[in-house]
Amino acid sequence: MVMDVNRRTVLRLSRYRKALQRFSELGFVKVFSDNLGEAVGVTSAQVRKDFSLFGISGNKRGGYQIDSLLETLQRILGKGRVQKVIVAGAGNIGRALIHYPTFEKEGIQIAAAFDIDPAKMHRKERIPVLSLDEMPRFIEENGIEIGIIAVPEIAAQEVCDRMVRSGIRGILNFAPIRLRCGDENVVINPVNLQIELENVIYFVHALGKNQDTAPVNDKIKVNHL
Amino acid sequence: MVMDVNRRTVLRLSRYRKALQRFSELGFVKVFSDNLGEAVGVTSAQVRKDFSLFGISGNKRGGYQIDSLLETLQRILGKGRVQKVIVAGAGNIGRALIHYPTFEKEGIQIAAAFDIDPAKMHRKERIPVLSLDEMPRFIEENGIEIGIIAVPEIAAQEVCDRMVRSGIRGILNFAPIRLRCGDENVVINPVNLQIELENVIYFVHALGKNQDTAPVNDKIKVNHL
DNA sequence: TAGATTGTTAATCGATTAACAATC
DNA sequence: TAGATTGTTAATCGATTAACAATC
Repeated sequence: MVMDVNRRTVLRLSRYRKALQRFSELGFVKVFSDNLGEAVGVTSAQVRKDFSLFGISGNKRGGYQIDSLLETLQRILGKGRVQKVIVAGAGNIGRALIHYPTFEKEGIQIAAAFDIDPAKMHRKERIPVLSLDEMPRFIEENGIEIGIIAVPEIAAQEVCDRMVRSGIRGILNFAPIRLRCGDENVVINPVNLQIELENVIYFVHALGKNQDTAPVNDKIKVNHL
Repeated sequence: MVMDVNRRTVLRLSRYRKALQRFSELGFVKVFSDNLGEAVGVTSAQVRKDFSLFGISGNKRGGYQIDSLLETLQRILGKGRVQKVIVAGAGNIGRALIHYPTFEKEGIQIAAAFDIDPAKMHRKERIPVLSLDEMPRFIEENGIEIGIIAVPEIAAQEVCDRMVRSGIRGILNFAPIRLRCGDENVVINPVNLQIELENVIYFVHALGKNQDTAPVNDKIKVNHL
Protein backbone atom coordinates (compact mmCIF):
# COMPACT_ATOMS: atom_id res chain seq x y z
CA MET A 1 0.00 0.00 0.00
CA VAL A 2 2.83 2.37 0.90
CA MET A 3 4.56 1.56 -2.38
CA ASP A 4 7.91 3.25 -2.02
CA VAL A 5 10.43 4.01 -4.68
CA ASN A 6 11.90 0.80 -5.99
CA ARG A 7 14.27 -0.32 -8.68
CA ARG A 8 11.60 -0.62 -11.33
CA THR A 9 10.22 2.81 -10.67
CA VAL A 10 13.66 4.35 -11.09
CA LEU A 11 14.27 2.38 -14.28
CA ARG A 12 11.07 3.85 -15.67
CA LEU A 13 12.15 7.32 -14.58
CA SER A 14 15.28 6.91 -16.68
CA ARG A 15 13.15 5.93 -19.63
CA TYR A 16 10.78 8.88 -19.20
CA ARG A 17 13.82 11.11 -19.13
CA LYS A 18 15.13 9.69 -22.37
CA ALA A 19 11.76 10.05 -24.06
CA LEU A 20 11.45 13.64 -22.85
CA GLN A 21 14.84 14.47 -24.31
CA ARG A 22 13.64 13.23 -27.67
CA PHE A 23 10.39 15.19 -27.40
CA SER A 24 12.30 18.30 -26.45
CA GLU A 25 14.67 17.93 -29.38
CA LEU A 26 11.69 17.59 -31.67
CA GLY A 27 10.48 20.96 -30.42
CA PHE A 28 7.52 19.81 -28.35
CA VAL A 29 6.62 21.93 -25.36
CA LYS A 30 4.17 19.88 -23.37
CA VAL A 31 3.32 16.24 -23.03
CA PHE A 32 0.49 14.17 -21.56
CA SER A 33 0.87 11.07 -19.45
CA ASP A 34 -0.62 9.26 -22.42
CA ASN A 35 2.20 10.25 -24.76
CA LEU A 36 4.90 9.40 -22.27
CA GLY A 37 3.34 6.07 -21.51
CA GLU A 38 3.13 5.21 -25.16
CA ALA A 39 6.76 6.18 -25.74
CA VAL A 40 8.02 4.07 -22.85
CA GLY A 41 5.57 1.20 -23.08
CA VAL A 42 3.54 1.64 -19.90
CA THR A 43 0.02 2.84 -19.10
CA SER A 44 -0.72 6.50 -18.49
CA ALA A 45 -1.81 5.61 -14.97
CA GLN A 46 1.64 4.19 -14.35
CA VAL A 47 3.26 7.42 -15.50
CA ARG A 48 1.13 9.56 -13.21
CA LYS A 49 1.61 7.17 -10.32
CA ASP A 50 5.38 7.25 -10.75
CA PHE A 51 5.41 11.04 -10.88
CA SER A 52 3.20 11.42 -7.82
CA LEU A 53 5.71 9.27 -5.92
CA PHE A 54 8.28 11.97 -6.49
CA GLY A 55 5.90 14.84 -5.92
CA ILE A 56 5.91 15.76 -9.59
CA SER A 57 2.69 17.40 -10.68
CA GLY A 58 1.41 18.62 -13.99
CA ASN A 59 -1.56 20.73 -14.93
CA LYS A 60 -4.98 19.23 -15.03
CA ARG A 61 -6.05 19.48 -18.59
CA GLY A 62 -2.66 20.88 -19.61
CA GLY A 63 -0.32 17.93 -19.14
CA TYR A 64 3.32 18.46 -18.24
CA GLN A 65 5.79 21.13 -19.39
CA ILE A 66 8.54 19.12 -21.04
CA ASP A 67 11.46 21.34 -20.11
CA SER A 68 10.67 21.68 -16.44
CA LEU A 69 9.73 18.01 -16.15
CA LEU A 70 13.00 17.08 -17.78
CA GLU A 71 14.93 19.25 -15.33
CA THR A 72 13.14 17.66 -12.41
CA LEU A 73 13.96 14.16 -13.62
CA GLN A 74 17.58 15.14 -14.25
CA ARG A 75 17.82 16.35 -10.68
CA ILE A 76 16.20 13.22 -9.23
CA LEU A 77 18.50 11.01 -11.26
CA GLY A 78 21.57 12.93 -10.13
CA LYS A 79 22.35 14.39 -13.52
CA GLY A 80 23.24 17.78 -12.07
CA ARG A 81 26.89 17.02 -11.59
CA VAL A 82 29.40 14.74 -13.23
CA GLN A 83 29.39 11.29 -11.66
CA LYS A 84 32.79 9.67 -11.46
CA VAL A 85 32.93 5.91 -11.90
CA ILE A 86 35.76 3.39 -11.95
CA VAL A 87 35.96 0.09 -13.78
CA ALA A 88 37.72 -2.97 -12.37
CA GLY A 89 38.84 -5.24 -15.18
CA ALA A 90 40.05 -4.09 -18.59
CA GLY A 91 39.02 -7.20 -20.49
CA ASN A 92 36.28 -7.36 -23.09
CA ILE A 93 33.47 -5.84 -21.09
CA GLY A 94 35.69 -3.43 -19.21
CA ARG A 95 37.14 -1.93 -22.36
CA ALA A 96 33.72 -1.68 -23.95
CA LEU A 97 32.53 0.38 -20.98
CA ILE A 98 35.61 2.58 -20.98
CA HIS A 99 34.78 3.61 -24.52
CA TYR A 100 31.02 3.61 -24.17
CA PRO A 101 30.21 6.73 -26.14
CA THR A 102 27.07 7.97 -24.39
CA PHE A 103 28.44 7.96 -20.84
CA GLU A 104 30.42 11.14 -21.32
CA LYS A 105 27.46 13.07 -22.72
CA GLU A 106 25.29 11.84 -19.91
CA GLY A 107 27.42 13.09 -17.07
CA ILE A 108 29.02 9.75 -16.33
CA GLN A 109 32.77 9.95 -16.30
CA ILE A 110 34.92 6.84 -16.19
CA ALA A 111 37.77 8.16 -14.08
CA ALA A 112 40.02 5.13 -14.45
CA ALA A 113 40.11 1.40 -15.03
CA PHE A 114 42.15 -1.20 -13.19
CA ASP A 115 43.56 -4.59 -14.12
CA ILE A 116 46.08 -7.09 -12.79
CA ASP A 117 47.54 -7.76 -16.22
CA PRO A 118 50.50 -5.37 -16.79
CA ALA A 119 50.00 -5.75 -20.54
CA LYS A 120 46.62 -4.08 -20.26
CA MET A 121 47.86 -0.95 -18.50
CA HIS A 122 47.87 2.42 -20.20
CA ARG A 123 48.86 5.10 -17.75
CA LYS A 124 48.91 7.90 -20.28
CA GLU A 125 45.54 7.41 -21.90
CA ARG A 126 42.75 9.90 -21.30
CA ILE A 127 41.08 7.17 -19.26
CA PRO A 128 44.07 5.45 -17.68
CA VAL A 129 44.22 1.72 -17.05
CA LEU A 130 46.13 1.26 -13.80
CA SER A 131 47.19 -1.64 -11.63
CA LEU A 132 44.47 -3.14 -9.49
CA ASP A 133 46.73 -2.52 -6.50
CA GLU A 134 46.32 1.18 -7.02
CA MET A 135 42.55 0.99 -6.92
CA PRO A 136 41.94 1.50 -3.18
CA ARG A 137 44.11 4.59 -3.06
CA PHE A 138 42.53 5.98 -6.22
CA ILE A 139 39.04 5.50 -4.79
CA GLU A 140 39.95 7.25 -1.56
CA GLU A 141 41.87 10.13 -3.11
CA ASN A 142 39.19 10.87 -5.67
CA GLY A 143 36.19 10.17 -3.49
CA ILE A 144 34.78 7.65 -5.97
CA GLU A 145 31.43 6.19 -4.94
CA ILE A 146 30.49 4.01 -7.90
CA GLY A 147 32.37 1.01 -9.25
CA ILE A 148 31.85 -1.38 -12.12
CA ILE A 149 33.09 -4.94 -11.75
CA ALA A 150 34.15 -6.53 -15.02
CA VAL A 151 36.74 -8.98 -13.76
CA PRO A 152 36.55 -12.77 -14.09
CA GLU A 153 34.18 -14.59 -11.76
CA ILE A 154 37.01 -15.93 -9.61
CA ALA A 155 38.25 -12.44 -8.70
CA ALA A 156 34.93 -10.64 -8.37
CA GLN A 157 34.20 -11.09 -4.66
CA GLU A 158 37.71 -10.02 -3.71
CA VAL A 159 37.47 -6.90 -5.89
CA CYS A 160 34.04 -6.15 -4.43
CA ASP A 161 35.42 -6.36 -0.88
CA ARG A 162 38.29 -4.05 -1.73
CA MET A 163 35.97 -1.54 -3.38
CA VAL A 164 33.64 -1.44 -0.41
CA ARG A 165 36.50 -1.13 2.08
CA SER A 166 37.81 1.83 0.12
CA GLY A 167 34.51 3.67 0.13
CA ILE A 168 32.53 2.51 -2.90
CA ARG A 169 28.77 2.65 -2.21
CA GLY A 170 27.35 1.30 -5.43
CA ILE A 171 28.44 -1.49 -7.77
CA LEU A 172 27.36 -2.55 -11.22
CA ASN A 173 28.43 -6.18 -11.38
CA PHE A 174 29.07 -7.96 -14.67
CA ALA A 175 30.74 -11.00 -13.09
CA PRO A 176 28.42 -14.02 -13.21
CA ILE A 177 28.36 -14.51 -9.46
CA ARG A 178 26.26 -13.22 -6.58
CA LEU A 179 28.41 -10.81 -4.63
CA ARG A 180 28.01 -10.84 -0.88
CA CYS A 181 28.40 -7.59 0.92
CA GLY A 182 27.86 -7.15 4.63
CA ASP A 183 27.28 -3.42 4.44
CA GLU A 184 23.54 -2.76 4.07
CA ASN A 185 24.28 0.66 2.66
CA VAL A 186 26.05 -0.64 -0.42
CA VAL A 187 23.97 -1.12 -3.54
CA ILE A 188 24.79 -3.95 -5.93
CA ASN A 189 23.18 -4.24 -9.33
CA PRO A 190 23.99 -7.47 -11.15
CA VAL A 191 23.99 -7.64 -14.94
CA ASN A 192 24.50 -11.15 -16.28
CA LEU A 193 24.75 -11.11 -20.05
CA GLN A 194 24.85 -14.86 -20.46
CA ILE A 195 21.68 -15.32 -18.45
CA GLU A 196 19.93 -12.58 -20.41
CA LEU A 197 20.84 -14.34 -23.62
CA GLU A 198 19.74 -17.72 -22.25
CA ASN A 199 16.44 -16.10 -21.43
CA VAL A 200 15.92 -15.13 -25.06
CA ILE A 201 16.91 -18.61 -26.18
CA TYR A 202 14.43 -20.19 -23.78
CA PHE A 203 11.49 -18.15 -24.99
CA VAL A 204 12.36 -18.63 -28.65
CA HIS A 205 12.30 -22.38 -28.10
CA ALA A 206 9.12 -22.16 -26.00
CA LEU A 207 7.35 -20.13 -28.68
CA GLY A 208 8.62 -22.50 -31.34
CA LYS A 209 7.02 -25.46 -29.62
CA ASN A 210 3.91 -23.43 -29.00
CA GLN A 211 3.67 -22.73 -32.71
CA ASP A 212 2.66 -26.29 -33.58
CA THR A 213 -0.40 -26.32 -31.39
CA ALA A 214 -0.89 -22.71 -32.33
CA PRO A 215 -4.45 -21.49 -31.86
CA VAL A 216 -5.18 -23.80 -28.96
CA ASN A 217 -2.48 -22.73 -26.60
CA ASP A 218 -1.94 -19.00 -26.70
CA LYS A 219 -0.56 -18.80 -23.20
CA ILE A 220 2.85 -17.51 -24.06
CA LYS A 221 2.71 -14.07 -25.55
CA VAL A 222 5.91 -12.18 -25.05
CA ASN A 223 7.55 -9.52 -27.04
CA HIS A 224 9.47 -7.53 -24.52
CA LEU A 225 10.73 -9.70 -21.73
CA MET B 1 -3.34 -18.04 -9.76
CA VAL B 2 -2.33 -19.93 -12.89
CA MET B 3 1.17 -18.50 -12.65
CA ASP B 4 2.77 -19.53 -15.87
CA VAL B 5 6.44 -19.53 -16.76
CA ASN B 6 7.67 -16.00 -17.00
CA ARG B 7 10.93 -14.18 -17.55
CA ARG B 8 11.85 -14.09 -13.87
CA THR B 9 11.24 -17.79 -13.41
CA VAL B 10 13.55 -18.61 -16.30
CA LEU B 11 16.21 -16.22 -14.98
CA ARG B 12 16.12 -18.12 -11.69
CA LEU B 13 16.34 -21.42 -13.56
CA SER B 14 19.58 -20.22 -15.12
CA ARG B 15 20.88 -19.35 -11.68
CA TYR B 16 19.91 -22.70 -10.21
CA ARG B 17 21.73 -24.33 -13.07
CA LYS B 18 24.88 -22.35 -12.39
CA ALA B 19 24.76 -23.15 -8.68
CA LEU B 20 24.23 -26.84 -9.42
CA GLN B 21 27.27 -26.88 -11.68
CA ARG B 22 29.33 -25.55 -8.79
CA PHE B 23 27.87 -28.09 -6.38
CA SER B 24 28.55 -30.86 -8.84
CA GLU B 25 32.16 -29.77 -9.32
CA LEU B 26 32.60 -29.77 -5.56
CA GLY B 27 31.55 -33.42 -5.54
CA PHE B 28 28.16 -33.07 -3.92
CA VAL B 29 25.55 -35.62 -4.91
CA LYS B 30 22.28 -34.27 -3.60
CA VAL B 31 20.91 -30.88 -2.66
CA PHE B 32 17.90 -29.54 -0.77
CA SER B 33 15.71 -26.65 -1.84
CA ASP B 34 17.20 -24.86 1.15
CA ASN B 35 20.74 -25.07 -0.18
CA LEU B 36 19.78 -23.99 -3.66
CA GLY B 37 17.76 -21.10 -2.36
CA GLU B 38 20.62 -19.91 -0.23
CA ALA B 39 23.03 -20.13 -3.14
CA VAL B 40 20.79 -18.14 -5.45
CA GLY B 41 19.28 -15.77 -2.94
CA VAL B 42 15.67 -16.90 -2.88
CA THR B 43 13.48 -18.83 -0.42
CA SER B 44 13.29 -22.60 -0.47
CA ALA B 45 9.58 -22.30 -1.24
CA GLN B 46 10.47 -20.33 -4.37
CA VAL B 47 12.83 -23.06 -5.50
CA ARG B 48 10.23 -25.80 -5.07
CA LYS B 49 7.56 -23.67 -6.70
CA ASP B 50 9.77 -23.00 -9.70
CA PHE B 51 10.58 -26.69 -10.08
CA SER B 52 6.99 -27.79 -9.80
CA LEU B 53 6.18 -25.41 -12.65
CA PHE B 54 8.42 -27.52 -14.87
CA GLY B 55 7.30 -30.83 -13.42
CA ILE B 56 10.61 -31.35 -11.67
CA SER B 57 10.26 -33.43 -8.56
CA GLY B 58 12.71 -34.51 -5.91
CA ASN B 59 12.46 -37.04 -3.12
CA LYS B 60 10.60 -36.17 0.01
CA ARG B 61 13.17 -36.24 2.72
CA GLY B 62 15.95 -36.89 0.21
CA GLY B 63 16.12 -33.63 -1.72
CA TYR B 64 17.23 -33.58 -5.34
CA GLN B 65 19.90 -35.58 -7.15
CA ILE B 66 22.28 -32.94 -8.44
CA ASP B 67 23.30 -34.67 -11.65
CA SER B 68 19.85 -35.54 -12.88
CA LEU B 69 18.47 -32.16 -11.83
CA LEU B 70 21.28 -30.46 -13.69
CA GLU B 71 20.54 -32.48 -16.81
CA THR B 72 16.88 -31.56 -16.61
CA LEU B 73 17.66 -27.86 -16.31
CA GLN B 74 20.14 -28.06 -19.19
CA ARG B 75 17.44 -29.59 -21.33
CA ILE B 76 14.85 -27.00 -20.36
CA LEU B 77 17.29 -24.19 -21.07
CA GLY B 78 18.17 -25.62 -24.46
CA LYS B 79 21.72 -26.54 -23.56
CA GLY B 80 21.53 -29.83 -25.41
CA ARG B 81 22.75 -28.47 -28.70
CA VAL B 82 24.96 -25.58 -29.77
CA GLN B 83 22.97 -22.40 -30.19
CA LYS B 84 24.14 -20.19 -33.02
CA VAL B 85 23.89 -16.46 -32.52
CA ILE B 86 24.82 -13.46 -34.65
CA VAL B 87 25.87 -10.00 -33.53
CA ALA B 88 24.96 -6.82 -35.40
CA GLY B 89 27.48 -4.10 -34.69
CA ALA B 90 31.19 -4.63 -34.12
CA GLY B 91 31.73 -1.60 -31.93
CA ASN B 92 32.60 -1.66 -28.25
CA ILE B 93 29.81 -3.89 -27.02
CA GLY B 94 29.72 -6.04 -30.14
CA ARG B 95 33.40 -6.88 -29.96
CA ALA B 96 33.14 -7.60 -26.24
CA LEU B 97 30.42 -10.14 -26.95
CA ILE B 98 32.31 -11.72 -29.83
CA HIS B 99 35.12 -12.50 -27.43
CA TYR B 100 33.00 -13.25 -24.40
CA PRO B 101 34.88 -16.25 -23.04
CA THR B 102 32.08 -18.21 -21.38
CA PHE B 103 29.73 -18.33 -24.34
CA GLU B 104 31.69 -21.02 -26.14
CA LYS B 105 31.81 -23.29 -23.10
CA GLU B 106 28.11 -22.83 -22.54
CA GLY B 107 26.97 -23.94 -25.94
CA ILE B 108 26.49 -20.46 -27.33
CA GLN B 109 28.33 -19.96 -30.58
CA ILE B 110 28.69 -16.53 -32.13
CA ALA B 111 28.51 -17.51 -35.78
CA ALA B 112 29.35 -14.09 -37.20
CA ALA B 113 29.21 -10.37 -36.57
CA PHE B 114 28.14 -7.63 -38.97
CA ASP B 115 29.00 -3.96 -39.34
CA ILE B 116 28.60 -1.19 -41.90
CA ASP B 117 32.13 0.09 -41.34
CA PRO B 118 34.48 -1.65 -43.82
CA ALA B 119 37.37 -0.95 -41.44
CA LYS B 120 35.80 -3.27 -38.88
CA MET B 121 35.50 -6.25 -41.19
CA HIS B 122 37.57 -9.38 -40.72
CA ARG B 123 36.48 -12.06 -43.08
CA LYS B 124 39.18 -14.51 -42.14
CA GLU B 125 38.83 -14.51 -38.36
CA ARG B 126 37.42 -17.50 -36.56
CA ILE B 127 34.38 -15.37 -35.88
CA PRO B 128 34.14 -13.29 -39.05
CA VAL B 129 32.98 -9.70 -39.10
CA LEU B 130 31.05 -9.23 -42.34
CA SER B 131 29.17 -6.44 -44.03
CA LEU B 132 25.73 -5.70 -42.62
CA ASP B 133 24.39 -6.21 -46.14
CA GLU B 134 25.34 -9.85 -45.94
CA MET B 135 23.39 -10.38 -42.74
CA PRO B 136 19.99 -11.39 -44.17
CA ARG B 137 21.52 -14.01 -46.42
CA PHE B 138 23.71 -15.33 -43.62
CA ILE B 139 20.70 -15.66 -41.31
CA GLU B 140 18.71 -17.55 -43.91
CA GLU B 141 21.50 -19.83 -45.08
CA ASN B 142 22.54 -20.79 -41.58
CA GLY B 143 19.07 -20.90 -40.04
CA ILE B 144 20.04 -18.45 -37.30
CA GLU B 145 17.27 -17.76 -34.80
CA ILE B 146 18.93 -15.48 -32.26
CA GLY B 147 20.44 -12.05 -32.86
CA ILE B 148 22.20 -9.51 -30.69
CA ILE B 149 21.81 -5.84 -31.56
CA ALA B 150 24.82 -3.74 -30.62
CA VAL B 151 24.55 -1.00 -33.22
CA PRO B 152 24.02 2.71 -32.48
CA GLU B 153 20.55 3.79 -31.45
CA ILE B 154 19.83 5.38 -34.81
CA ALA B 155 20.30 2.12 -36.70
CA ALA B 156 18.74 -0.29 -34.22
CA GLN B 157 15.15 -0.38 -35.44
CA GLU B 158 16.24 -0.88 -39.03
CA VAL B 159 18.56 -3.72 -38.06
CA CYS B 160 15.79 -5.25 -35.96
CA ASP B 161 13.39 -5.17 -38.91
CA ARG B 162 15.93 -6.80 -41.19
CA MET B 163 16.69 -9.50 -38.65
CA VAL B 164 13.03 -10.37 -38.17
CA ARG B 165 12.37 -10.39 -41.90
CA SER B 166 15.22 -12.84 -42.35
CA GLY B 167 13.97 -15.27 -39.73
CA ILE B 168 15.37 -14.17 -36.38
CA ARG B 169 12.98 -15.09 -33.54
CA GLY B 170 14.79 -13.66 -30.53
CA ILE B 171 16.80 -10.50 -29.98
CA LEU B 172 19.04 -9.31 -27.18
CA ASN B 173 19.01 -5.54 -27.63
CA PHE B 174 21.80 -3.32 -26.31
CA ALA B 175 20.69 -0.22 -28.21
CA PRO B 176 19.10 2.31 -25.84
CA ILE B 177 15.79 2.36 -27.65
CA ARG B 178 12.56 0.41 -27.46
CA LEU B 179 12.38 -1.75 -30.54
CA ARG B 180 8.97 -2.19 -32.10
CA CYS B 181 8.21 -5.47 -33.70
CA GLY B 182 4.89 -6.40 -35.17
CA ASP B 183 5.45 -10.13 -34.98
CA GLU B 184 4.08 -11.43 -31.66
CA ASN B 185 6.27 -14.49 -31.96
CA VAL B 186 9.52 -12.55 -31.76
CA VAL B 187 11.10 -12.15 -28.34
CA ILE B 188 13.01 -8.98 -27.53
CA ASN B 189 15.08 -8.63 -24.39
CA PRO B 190 16.42 -5.12 -23.82
CA VAL B 191 19.64 -4.55 -21.87
CA ASN B 192 20.37 -0.89 -21.24
CA LEU B 193 23.71 -0.48 -19.55
CA GLN B 194 23.41 3.24 -19.01
CA ILE B 195 20.06 2.89 -17.29
CA GLU B 196 21.39 0.10 -15.09
CA LEU B 197 24.25 2.33 -14.05
CA GLU B 198 21.93 5.28 -13.43
CA ASN B 199 19.91 3.00 -11.20
CA VAL B 200 22.94 2.34 -9.01
CA ILE B 201 23.73 6.05 -8.92
CA TYR B 202 20.19 6.88 -7.84
CA PHE B 203 20.17 4.46 -4.93
CA VAL B 204 23.62 5.48 -3.77
CA HIS B 205 22.42 9.07 -3.60
CA ALA B 206 19.15 8.04 -1.98
CA LEU B 207 20.94 6.00 0.68
CA GLY B 208 23.39 8.85 1.23
CA LYS B 209 20.55 11.23 2.06
CA ASN B 210 18.92 8.58 4.16
CA GLN B 211 22.11 8.22 6.15
CA ASP B 212 21.64 11.55 7.93
CA THR B 213 18.32 10.66 9.47
CA ALA B 214 19.64 7.16 9.91
CA PRO B 215 17.85 5.15 12.58
CA VAL B 216 14.53 6.94 12.10
CA ASN B 217 14.01 6.27 8.45
CA ASP B 218 15.00 2.78 7.52
CA LYS B 219 12.71 2.56 4.54
CA ILE B 220 15.33 2.08 1.91
CA LYS B 221 17.17 -1.16 2.38
CA VAL B 222 18.65 -2.39 -0.79
CA ASN B 223 21.61 -4.52 -1.48
CA HIS B 224 20.78 -6.36 -4.59
CA LEU B 225 18.61 -4.29 -6.87
C1' DT C 1 -18.86 26.31 -20.22
C1' DA C 2 -17.84 21.63 -21.80
C1' DG C 3 -14.34 18.56 -22.35
C1' DA C 4 -10.09 16.60 -21.22
C1' DT C 5 -6.50 15.42 -18.13
C1' DT C 6 -4.55 15.06 -13.70
C1' DG C 7 -3.88 12.93 -9.01
C1' DT C 8 -5.34 9.46 -6.05
C1' DT C 9 -8.03 5.80 -4.21
C1' DA C 10 -9.76 1.30 -4.69
C1' DA C 11 -9.71 -2.90 -7.37
C1' DT C 12 -7.16 -6.10 -9.72
C1' DC C 13 -3.58 -8.71 -11.00
C1' DG C 14 0.53 -11.35 -10.29
C1' DA C 15 4.32 -13.12 -7.77
C1' DT C 16 6.32 -14.62 -3.38
C1' DT C 17 6.03 -16.82 0.92
C1' DA C 18 4.01 -19.38 4.78
C1' DA C 19 2.14 -23.39 6.16
C1' DC C 20 1.17 -28.03 6.29
C1' DA C 21 -0.35 -32.64 4.73
C1' DA C 22 1.91 -36.27 2.36
C1' DT C 23 5.68 -39.28 2.56
C1' DC C 24 10.27 -41.06 2.25
C1' DT D 1 9.56 -45.27 13.63
C1' DA D 2 10.54 -40.30 14.13
C1' DG D 3 12.13 -36.56 11.79
C1' DA D 4 12.89 -33.92 7.83
C1' DT D 5 11.81 -32.40 3.32
C1' DT D 6 8.91 -32.12 -0.59
C1' DG D 7 4.84 -30.45 -3.31
C1' DT D 8 0.98 -27.66 -3.20
C1' DT D 9 -2.60 -24.77 -1.43
C1' DA D 10 -3.85 -20.65 0.79
C1' DA D 11 -2.34 -16.24 2.56
C1' DT D 12 0.32 -12.40 1.93
C1' DC D 13 2.68 -9.06 -0.21
C1' DG D 14 3.55 -5.76 -3.80
C1' DA D 15 2.92 -3.60 -8.13
C1' DT D 16 -0.16 -2.23 -11.91
C1' DT D 17 -4.37 -0.60 -13.61
C1' DA D 18 -9.12 1.10 -13.59
C1' DA D 19 -11.96 4.52 -12.28
C1' DC D 20 -13.41 8.86 -11.02
C1' DA D 21 -13.67 13.27 -8.44
C1' DA D 22 -11.21 17.50 -8.81
C1' DT D 23 -10.12 21.12 -11.84
C1' DC D 24 -8.02 23.71 -15.40
